[in-house]
Amino acid sequence: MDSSSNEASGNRKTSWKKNPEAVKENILTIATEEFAAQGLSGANINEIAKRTATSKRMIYYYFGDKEGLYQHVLERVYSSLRDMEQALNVAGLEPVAALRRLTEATFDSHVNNPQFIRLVMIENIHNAEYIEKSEIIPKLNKAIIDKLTDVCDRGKASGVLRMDADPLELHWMTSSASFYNVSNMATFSTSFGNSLFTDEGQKRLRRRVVDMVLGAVVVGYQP
Amino acid sequence: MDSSSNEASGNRKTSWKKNPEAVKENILTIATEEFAAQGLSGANINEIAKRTATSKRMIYYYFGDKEGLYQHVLERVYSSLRDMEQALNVAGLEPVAALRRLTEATFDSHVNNPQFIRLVMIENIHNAEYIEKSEIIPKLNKAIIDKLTDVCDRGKASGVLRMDADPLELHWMTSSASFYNVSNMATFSTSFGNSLFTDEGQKRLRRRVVDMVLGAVVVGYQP
Amino acid sequence: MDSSSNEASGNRKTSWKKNPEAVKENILTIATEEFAAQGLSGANINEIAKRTATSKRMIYYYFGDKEGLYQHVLERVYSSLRDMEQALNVAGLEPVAALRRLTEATFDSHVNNPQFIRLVMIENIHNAEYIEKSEIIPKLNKAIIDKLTDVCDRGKASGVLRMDADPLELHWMTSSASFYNVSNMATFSTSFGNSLFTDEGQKRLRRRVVDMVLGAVVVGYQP
Amino acid sequence: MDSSSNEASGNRKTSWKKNPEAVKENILTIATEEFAAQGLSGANINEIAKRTATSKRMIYYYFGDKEGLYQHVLERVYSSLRDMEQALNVAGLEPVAALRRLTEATFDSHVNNPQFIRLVMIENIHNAEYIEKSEIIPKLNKAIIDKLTDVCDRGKASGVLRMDADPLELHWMTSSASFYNVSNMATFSTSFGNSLFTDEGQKRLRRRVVDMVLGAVVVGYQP
DNA sequence: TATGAATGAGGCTTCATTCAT
DNA sequence: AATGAATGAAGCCTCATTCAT
Repeated sequence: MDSSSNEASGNRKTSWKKNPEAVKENILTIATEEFAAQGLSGANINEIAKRTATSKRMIYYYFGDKEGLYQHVLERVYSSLRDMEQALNVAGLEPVAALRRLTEATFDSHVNNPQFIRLVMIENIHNAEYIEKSEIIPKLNKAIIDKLTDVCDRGKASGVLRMDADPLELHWMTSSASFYNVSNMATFSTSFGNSLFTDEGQKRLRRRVVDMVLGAVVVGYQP
Repeated sequence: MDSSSNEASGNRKTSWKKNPEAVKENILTIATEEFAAQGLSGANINEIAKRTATSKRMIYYYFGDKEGLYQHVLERVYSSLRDMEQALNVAGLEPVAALRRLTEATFDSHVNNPQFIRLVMIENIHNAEYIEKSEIIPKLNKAIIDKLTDVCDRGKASGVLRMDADPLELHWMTSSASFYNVSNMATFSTSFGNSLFTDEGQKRLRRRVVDMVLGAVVVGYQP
Repeated sequence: MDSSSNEASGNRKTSWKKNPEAVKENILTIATEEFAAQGLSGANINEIAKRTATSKRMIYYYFGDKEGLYQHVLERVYSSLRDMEQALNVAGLEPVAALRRLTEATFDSHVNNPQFIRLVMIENIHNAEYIEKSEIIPKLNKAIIDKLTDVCDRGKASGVLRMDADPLELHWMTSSASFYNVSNMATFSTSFGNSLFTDEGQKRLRRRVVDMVLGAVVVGYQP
Repeated sequence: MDSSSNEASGNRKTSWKKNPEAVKENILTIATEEFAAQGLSGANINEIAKRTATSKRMIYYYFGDKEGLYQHVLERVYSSLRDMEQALNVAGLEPVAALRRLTEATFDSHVNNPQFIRLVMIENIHNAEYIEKSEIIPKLNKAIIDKLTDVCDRGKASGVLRMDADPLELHWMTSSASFYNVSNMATFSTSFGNSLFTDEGQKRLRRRVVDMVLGAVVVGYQP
């Protein structure tokens, strides 16, 4: 009718309507992209709606408001990453191998989930206000600590790990390197070149991270 | 930090008129706080202006637009941190002591400059678009690498550092831990408690970071 | 002209809600007046909105921005004038009578559509930038040339028109006089008095224009 | 000092200061370009000042305000065109040759002064408000009418011109074609192609205009 | 005669959200 | 369960103009 106007569009994409879960998923997928790309204030409900297979009204219908949508996005992305961590089976490995495997898996999963990283950065900009409000996110974090506790206990018992090895600190060490690797890639490579972010550079960095972590807790560790 | 005003920065619309440098400094001080707190899209020019000793109009007069102001804020905060790094004198120290000192200084300076951290996070959300545009930021980054190069060269020559020690990787290792410690404090402590962020916890973490970094490059390092 | 409102267009914020076409028409009617009166930069969106039966927000909803609104205004006014031209039936007239009729009709329609004239002037100030962007305006201009081509062909065939009579030049001759008569009335009458713009003066001018045009292409024309 | 800001510039171009007339001329030259290009509301005092060899303050010093500057621009451009007309000497020519010469000269002078044309268009958009205020413009317009009156008188006396030939109408006929040729070139060529505005097309049009004008008043005129 | 700094009003536009159906 | 139309508040920015020196 009036092709040049911006807001008054009209035609919906496909018609897989009448499937609430699919509609919600579709909204969340788009919203995840937009919030990860632009942040909470930077993302635009109109833009999200436009890219969606449904309408703006449905966003409000299902998620209440922009903040509600953001919170759902956050919870969904946290869940899926924690699921991934939970799938990691290290109970059968001896402590040092287990630690190595957990560290490498963390490094890799961060590299493979830049949207998660960006959303966590954004959430930190907001002082974790929204995950504090969440009722499901706190429940997700025990698994990884439990795993590390088991590894530490076994390692200390067998004498391969130093007695001051601490599960939480280990998680922090692993996470800091893995997170920063993705979160600060843009500014780091702008400042210092991208040599650490080539395939080769990333391989070296990954090895370094493992060495750092193991070196910090394994008795007599030699790279 | 707030060196340009001889009175507390809180007093409204008084004194210092007809002093362009002071006006600009005042604007930049407030804008730094707002951008660090709210991000680029989240910050509000009206709010910044209101907290300023001058008017909204002057922000545009001196900085052109919101993005221009943000870029100046970024440049100012990068400069002041790099100045701090440059002031660190480690040329006289033996390599391992020098590395320890650099690592501790980096850890501390990040803890003491949360605004810088937040602005760098925000800049990464924007894919480093604004520091890429900057003409002064790229010039600021050589100093720290030069220092680490000198330390590495001396350490390898004397045999205390491993031959694969690399200045850029060292900077990355130091930065990743120090940055993450501040940038992700909110989400990390929400997820895992704040035990690492008490005074005591920070002391332990600081020691761990030094051990990690030195362990990675010092021959036969024992914590 | 103002066919869409069933009540006088002056009444504020009443009736016709939930009637998009009427809302758009109402906006376009007011906007046409304002742009014709003040030009593109001189017109004021607030002012337009205020005179409208709807709100400023709806202008942006339907037309995107000020330039979008201006372009729609331009297209609407071009369309309505070309419609008028198309309604003129001269196919049955012998060539000289047809030419006379077309010239008189052009002269009259320009006199009766000062808004169109002003908008075309404004568009020329903008170097026709907006009609170049338009997808519908270029399509509107064939009709008048087709008519003149038919008249010329028949006139040359019967020997009443000179062999160098050219449809495009004829259109230009007719238009130049008719357009200038309205477009430059203000400066011309300020400079030389308004004797040509009284009813009597306009009658004389209209006759002169017909004589000029016919004199230029009719063989042995005598006024 | 602060290279990225828009308004806070600083360096003036050349230093031929202390010459009021030159400064005024310089301002008027630039202002003429800007007003002709953008119109009264579209032109920007900041922009004019920036392109000037002097400062914004001087514009206000010499011309009072934006409207004052516009009025001076208008007067200057009218004067210079009327000077040109006055320089045309046709007193010695026989009436038909004189008319031909005046028509051709008008056509040419319009083609060569597009800025004048644009300013007159703009002034008509403003309903000639500013030339009405002017005290010098009305005085400039007698010359051309006087010349045409002389030609008409002589022509009627010798019988070569029709008794209804009228100086004012002749001026109008000449002007309308000459003015429109320049003023509406943009929209006309967008609508109908630029064939009339090539060198060849303009030559044909110029001849046509002469034929139209002479045909309207010369007894038994044959092109 | 000249200038950089300063100003307030108001311009255009966008946003998240709600209404009526 | 779904939609196009509508909204008010507020956002960013620009303008012509004046001040202080």
